[in-house]
Amino acid sequence: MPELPEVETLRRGLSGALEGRRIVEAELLKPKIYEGLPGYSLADIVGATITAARRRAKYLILDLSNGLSLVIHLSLAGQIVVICPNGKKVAGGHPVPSYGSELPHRQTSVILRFDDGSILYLTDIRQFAHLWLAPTTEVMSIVPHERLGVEILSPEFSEAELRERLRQRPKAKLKPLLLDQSILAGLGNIYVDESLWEAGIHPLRTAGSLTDQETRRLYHAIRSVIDLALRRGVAQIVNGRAVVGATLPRIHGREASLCPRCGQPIEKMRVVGRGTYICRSCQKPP
DNA sequence: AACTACTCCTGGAGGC
DNA sequence: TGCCTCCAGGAGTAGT
Repeated sequence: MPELPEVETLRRGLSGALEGRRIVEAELLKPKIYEGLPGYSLADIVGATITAARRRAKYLILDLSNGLSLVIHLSLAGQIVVICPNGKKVAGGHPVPSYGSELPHRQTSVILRFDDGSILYLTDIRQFAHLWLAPTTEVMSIVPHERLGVEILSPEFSEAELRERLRQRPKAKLKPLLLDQSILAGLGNIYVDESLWEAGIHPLRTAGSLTDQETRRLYHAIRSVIDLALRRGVAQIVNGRAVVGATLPRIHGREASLCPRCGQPIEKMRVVGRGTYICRSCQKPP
């Protein structure tokens, strides 16, 4: 499930591989994914050059030289693979190559071809991903900017900021609160579990029940988990299970494994319909 | 405000 | 082997 570190890692890869490249062909194999504004079609991007790869929360934004931007949300299982002419591959989103090595896959939604021979495949086995095309100046109306909370990779995400946001929703349980993109932008199911485990806080605790010290621990846990994901490779989950041997996640998807900190068994529970993994010894219930 | 339920969708796992 | 059911989940919306 692509979360912020996965999207950011992909963005960096696309930035290196595609900036300055001109689109020579755009193929829409699954029209359902496309939600372009009225008056625009994917054909409008042909001939334009990619000038920048940006990101807001889990939205990936490709700016084009003709004043338009492609906005992509990979949702649950979206994957982007770029095959360069020298054989180099830039891939991200849903773990690669879990769709097999054959591209296009039958769930490939979009294929973009570039002037240097590079080919971009956007594939999504769940068909939940979204693609928009809009003038660059209107991108923030597509990305629900006003409804997105603070970027967890930005300087604005401070301990004081987290404390203030928790203070505004004192009765909310931490797991759904941290999943709420209008509070913090970028965390998803995996990294919420990882952060709460790192901080030693149970997902059903309410925001208002945290002590100052726990809030500080949670803040540093979120930062360190995201930093680790960006430095050491993103979390690898396939079909809800942690990939054997992966550095991350350390607790999510590892039911019946042992807590890396205390050695007690990791337990699975359901919180707001989401598979949630905890160590009952490190994360005391409310 | 806070929560639940439902929707979109496909593929993999497990039961028999 | 093969058919069936269940489950995974980001985000939006509707209802309580």
